[in-house]
Amino acid sequence: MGSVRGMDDIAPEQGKPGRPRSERARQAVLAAARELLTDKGLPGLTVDDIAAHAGVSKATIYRWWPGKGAVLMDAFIDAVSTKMEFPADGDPLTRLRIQLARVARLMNEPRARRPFVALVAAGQHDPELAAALRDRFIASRRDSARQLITDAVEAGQLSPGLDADALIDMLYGALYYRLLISGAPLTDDYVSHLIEIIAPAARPPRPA
Amino acid sequence: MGSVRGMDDIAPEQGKPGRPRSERARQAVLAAARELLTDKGLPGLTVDDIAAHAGVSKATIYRWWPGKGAVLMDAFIDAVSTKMEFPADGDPLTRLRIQLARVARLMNEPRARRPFVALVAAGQHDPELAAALRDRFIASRRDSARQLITDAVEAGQLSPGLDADALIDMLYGALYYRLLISGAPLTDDYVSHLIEIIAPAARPPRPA
Amino acid sequence: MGSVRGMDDIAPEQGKPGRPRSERARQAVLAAARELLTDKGLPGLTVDDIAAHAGVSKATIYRWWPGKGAVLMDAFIDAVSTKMEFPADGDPLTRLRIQLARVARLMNEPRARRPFVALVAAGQHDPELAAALRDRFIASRRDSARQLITDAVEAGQLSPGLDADALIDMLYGALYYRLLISGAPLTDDYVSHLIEIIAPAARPPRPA
Amino acid sequence: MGSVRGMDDIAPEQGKPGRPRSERARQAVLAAARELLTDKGLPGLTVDDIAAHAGVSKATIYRWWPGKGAVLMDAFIDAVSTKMEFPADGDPLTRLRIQLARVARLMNEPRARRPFVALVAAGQHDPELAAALRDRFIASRRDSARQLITDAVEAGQLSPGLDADALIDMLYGALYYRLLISGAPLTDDYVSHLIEIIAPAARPPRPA
DNA sequence: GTCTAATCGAGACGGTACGTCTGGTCTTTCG
DNA sequence: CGAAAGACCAGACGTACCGTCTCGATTAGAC
Repeated sequence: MGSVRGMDDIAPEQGKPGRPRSERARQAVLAAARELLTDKGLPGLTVDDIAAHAGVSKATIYRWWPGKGAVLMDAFIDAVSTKMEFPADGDPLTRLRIQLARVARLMNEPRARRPFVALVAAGQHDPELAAALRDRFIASRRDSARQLITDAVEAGQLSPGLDADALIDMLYGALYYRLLISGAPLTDDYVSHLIEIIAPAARPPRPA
Repeated sequence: MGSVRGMDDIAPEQGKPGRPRSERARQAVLAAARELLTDKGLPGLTVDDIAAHAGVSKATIYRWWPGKGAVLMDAFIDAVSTKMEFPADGDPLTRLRIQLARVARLMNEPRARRPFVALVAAGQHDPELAAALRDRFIASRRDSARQLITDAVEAGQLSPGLDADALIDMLYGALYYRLLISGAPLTDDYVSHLIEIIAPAARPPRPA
Repeated sequence: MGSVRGMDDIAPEQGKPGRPRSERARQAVLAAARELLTDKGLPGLTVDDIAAHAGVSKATIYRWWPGKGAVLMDAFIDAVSTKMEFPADGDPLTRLRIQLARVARLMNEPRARRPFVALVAAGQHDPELAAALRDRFIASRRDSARQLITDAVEAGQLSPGLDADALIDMLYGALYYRLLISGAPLTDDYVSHLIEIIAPAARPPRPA
Repeated sequence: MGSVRGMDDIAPEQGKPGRPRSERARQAVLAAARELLTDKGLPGLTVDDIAAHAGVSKATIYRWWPGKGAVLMDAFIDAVSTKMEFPADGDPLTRLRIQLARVARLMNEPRARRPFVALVAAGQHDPELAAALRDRFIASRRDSARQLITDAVEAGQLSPGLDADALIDMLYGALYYRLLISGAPLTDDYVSHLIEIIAPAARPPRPA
C-alpha cells in the first residue's frame, strides 16, 4: 500500500528472513525526486526518470510507494519537517509570528516550495495524498498554533472569544493564498502585517 | 494560441471570409468539459473524451484552445462569472460579507468547486493558466473587495491604517485554505466568524 | 467523379451559365503538383500544400479531381506525353531501340521519373489510378511497340513466331525493374544490350 | 531502431538482464500484418489495427519496428523466403525456368503477392524500405540466377558473351511488369515463352 | 456557378508515461 | 553450509492519452 500515510522509517526489523530493504535505494529515490522536481510539478516528474536518476529499478519504487505522489510526500516530509518548528521561547503571539515567518521564508526557497505546491496540487485529485498531507504535515503544526492562540488569549494578547480555527485559517490561508494563487511575495513584513490585523493593539503580554 | 487570456466572445465578425466558427461546437465543448470533470480533476479529463462527448473533432479543440486547461478555464468563467457578484446595496462590510458568503456557497456546489479547484491545481505547473485565472477571475473581484474595504474604513467599520491587501488575502485565503487544504466546510457562519475577527466591534457604519 | 480516366481537356463550353472554369487555376494546380512532388512520393504530397502553392482553394481541387492521385496523373500526362514518341524514320528495330532510349533518358530526369514512379506506386492500392495509367499512358505506346515488332519480324530482323507481348514485357519490364526495384542506372548502352539480347545477330533489315 | 535491414532472428541471448522479448508478440504482429493486408496496400493497413488484431500494444510495435513498412517487410520475408528457392537438380536453364515459374506461381497467391506489391510501392517513397527489400529479398535470388546463367553459357545453352545482368532484368522485369503495371496473368506458359525468347533453340545442355 | 477562405468531423500518426510483469542476481537469516 | 525468502536491477509488456496531421466535406461571401 505504500507509505502515503507515513511510517516510512526504516528499522532494522530484526529476524526477518530475506534480503533487507536497501536504505541506499530509498535515499536515492527521495533525493532524485527532490532534484528532478521542477516548476512543472508532479506531471513533469516521471517515475522512469526518478528510477534512472536514482540508479534504481522502477519496480523497486512501486514496491515501496504507490506512485510518484507518495514518493514526493516522503521526500518533502523528510527534508522539511525539522525546519518549521515553533520557537521555544517568547510570548505566545511572538512565537506564532516567528513560526509564520519561518514558513514564509521556507516557502521562498524553491527546494521546499516546489514539492509543497506540487503536493497540494496533486491532493486536489488524489484524496489519499490530500489526507496524507493533512495528517503528516498540516495537523501537528495546526495543533501547536491552536495552543499558542489559546495561550495568547489567556495572556491578554488576543481578544477572548475569538474562533481559534478561523484565525489559523486566516493566517496560514493568507500565506498559502499568495503561494498558490496570487503569487505575491512572502516577506517578513507581510507576516507582521497579518499579525497586526488580528492583534491591532500589538499589546505585550499581561504579566502572569 | 487559444483563449487562455480571455476574449473568447464569439462575434459575428462581419465580412471575414471563410466558414465562420461554429458556436454550436464551442458551446458543446465547454458543456462537455464541465460535465466530464469529476473529482479526478484535470488529469482525469481527456481531450479525446471531451471531443467525443461534444460530438466534435479533437482538431477543433486544438484549433481554439491550447489544451484542456484552457478549455476548462473558459468553461469555468463562462458558467460562474455572473454568480459571484458583489451586492449593490448595504453598508460596505455587509456587502463584503455577503459576497464572501456567495463565494462560499458557490464553492459548496460541485459544479463550480470542481473546475475551480482543478484550475488552481493545474495553475501550479502551468504559468499561463495561473496567469489566466488571476487575470480573468481573481483580479476583478479583488479590486471590488479592495474598494469595499476602503469604504468600510471611511465609514468607520474598520480600523484606519490596515493593509487592505493583507486583509483580502486573509479573508479569501481562509476560504481557499479550507477548499484546497483542510477540506473543512464553508458555511455562512464560518464567513461571519471571519468578518468578526477583523471587525471585532461589529459596529454599524457611522452615518455619513 | 473527376478525371482519372482522362477527358481533362477544357473546352470553351459555349453558353453555359455561371462563372466559367478557371484555366489559370487548373494549370496552377498541375504545376504545383509537379513542383511539390519530391522523392517522398504521393504520400509526401498533400492537397493542402498543392492548394496553397497554387494559390487555389482546396475545394476547387476536390471539385475537379477525386484526389491528389488524379491531379498527379493529369500533371504527368500533360507534361510527358509528347516526349516519348516513336521516331518516324529508320528500320523497325532501330526505331524500337530509339524509343526505348527515349524512355530511359526521360526517366533519368527527376521531373519525369518522380511522378511516374509515384503513380505506379499509388496504382498498387488504387485500381482506378492503375487503370488510368494503363489506358492513358501505357496502352498507346504498347500498341506502337507491338506494330514495330511485327514489322521487324517481317523485315527479318527478329525471329518469326516469337511472342510480341512477352517481348515487350521483357524490354519495358527491364527498364521498369531498374526504375522501381534495383535502382540501377538507365543508360543508352543498357538499352542497346537489351536489344542485342533479343536480336543477337543484330542483322540489318532485309530489303523489301 | 527496428529491423528493416534484417537480423530479426530472436535468439535466447543467454543471461541478458531484463524481461526477454516476447516471441509470441512478435509472431502475432507479423501474422496480423499479413492478415490485415488487403489490396488497399500499406496505406490501408494501420498500426492500430495490427496492434489490436495481434493483441499487442502499439508501443510494442514501435519499440521493435520503425513503422508498418518494416513490420510488413519482416512478415513477408518470414513467410516467403523458403518458397522461392532454386531447384537443386537439372540443367541450368531448366533450373532457372523452374525458379521463375515458382516466383510466378507464388505471386498468383494473394497472400504472397499483396505484401510484395505493397513493399515495392512503399519502397518508392521510403529508401530504407527499398534498400531492405533489395538486400533481404532481391539480392540473394539475383546472385543465384546470375550463377545459373553463367553455368548455362558454359553448358552451351545460352550464347556466350551476353550480359547476365541485363538478362536477369528482362526475365524478372517481365514478371514484375505484369505484376505491377499491366496486371496480365503470370502463367507457367508465359514463363516458358520468356525462356524461349532468350534461348531460341531451346537446345539441351551440351554434355560435360 | 465558380472562386477563395476557413471551418468542420473523422480518425491515423508517432510518441510517451503509467503501472505490471518476467528473468536472473544478490544478500540475508534460519535450519 | 546450504536452502529459502525476499529485495534488487533491467527492461519488455498492455493500456491509454497526447498533440499533430491529412483527408474530404461544408459554409460563407466575392466575383
